[in-house]
Amino acid sequence: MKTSFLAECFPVLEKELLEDIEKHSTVAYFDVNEHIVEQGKYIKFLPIVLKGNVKVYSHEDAFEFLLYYISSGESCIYSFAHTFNNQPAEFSAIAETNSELLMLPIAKVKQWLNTYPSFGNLILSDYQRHYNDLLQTTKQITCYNLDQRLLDYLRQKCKMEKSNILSISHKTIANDLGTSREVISRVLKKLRTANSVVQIGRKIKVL
Amino acid sequence: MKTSFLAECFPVLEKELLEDIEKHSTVAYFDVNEHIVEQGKYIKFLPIVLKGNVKVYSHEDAFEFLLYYISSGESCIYSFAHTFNNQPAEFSAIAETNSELLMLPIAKVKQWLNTYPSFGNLILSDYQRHYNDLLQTTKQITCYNLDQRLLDYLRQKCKMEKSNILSISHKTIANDLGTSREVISRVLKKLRTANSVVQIGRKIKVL
DNA sequence: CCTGTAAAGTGACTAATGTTACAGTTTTTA
DNA sequence: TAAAAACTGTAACATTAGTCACTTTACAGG
Repeated sequence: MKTSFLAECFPVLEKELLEDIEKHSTVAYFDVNEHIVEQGKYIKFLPIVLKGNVKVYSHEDAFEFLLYYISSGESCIYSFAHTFNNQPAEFSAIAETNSELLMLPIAKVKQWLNTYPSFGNLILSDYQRHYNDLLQTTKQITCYNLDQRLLDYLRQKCKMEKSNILSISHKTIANDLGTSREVISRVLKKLRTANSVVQIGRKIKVL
Repeated sequence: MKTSFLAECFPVLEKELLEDIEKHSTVAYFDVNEHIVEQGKYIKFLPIVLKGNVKVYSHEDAFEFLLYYISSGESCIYSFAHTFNNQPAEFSAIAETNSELLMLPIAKVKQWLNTYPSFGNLILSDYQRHYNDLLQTTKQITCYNLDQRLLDYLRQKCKMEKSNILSISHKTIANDLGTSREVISRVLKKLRTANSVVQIGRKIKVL
């Protein structure tokens, strides 16, 4: 079952490799808000998102901000800077929804990288994706003000949740965007008067 | 000569690969401020910085901001998102000093990735480095105000130039930090009164 | 050693965001 | 179901950064 999902997700990988992956890795389940990676700790596995959505964020002092999301549909392999250098993680990752991850042991990953070029290519192309996601996030932060960023954030959420009605607290949004709850409250009001969103009870409907 | 430099820079690569690299790639020289990569254009080579410093930056609309530097001493391979997907570059790179770069043709790079695991590992570890540089930059932008960011920027420059006296225009700094000249002028004054820098004529001495 | 030009300095104003303080509202749970 | 806890709204103010208009300064080339 794992193999068939993997084969579907990564058609480029050889059958032999897929079997080896299945043999040596484990599936882990994470509940909503459960940590998959904690900034400052050491990573022993290379996680692959099989099901669910994973939020990747970082913090510096008390500041916290969203880097990007990883969904099973789009990108299956999780970014893993420092995995190989044996340095602590520079970011955290938590399950945004209940998630299912395949955990590849680092030692094996190193071995596969040296045996299967297809595996290396996969990892590399995935790194590119995350690099680019991060770049886009950085552009957002530097080039746009909160109004725009909040709207983009909400739209991204909608896409992920496949719904234009979001149940999310202002506090959570504030954390993700690196600002304070009051500010989100204020900016949401602005978006409301601009007819970009409406609030239904405590939910936000994105138009 | 190229091979010996490469061998020195990348001790992990096999002799055979080094020779192949030398055979199929060319050395290019870039003058100060000359473009190596232009955002929006297509990349046909994977550049490796042999000598000099390269500045990587990005822009969105009229906004421009520094991502990170690549120096020959630290990181030899240049980041190359989208090199393989045949998509336009998401950023620009210009020579910060007169630079010497080794240009590997993409077709060959793909081939090497599939033949030499050591090459793949090298590229991958380099990607990690750039990913991390970008992450640090993002942290700077979100978590610190201009005073701190400017000071860090100047200190980084000092390290690169191996001197604590910098000849750099306020306009250039402003571009790198994504702000305006007047603001840099104002913040520099603040740093001056805080005894973090002194100005000598039109140069900046970092204390 | 002038002098034109580019760079730097500055004051005044505006815009955006952060902060504080508190009131009102929903949701949870004991 | 009442009290507690968590969430939301908002006003007032502080801080930071962006913009405009203008002056002053440095310095390279004649």
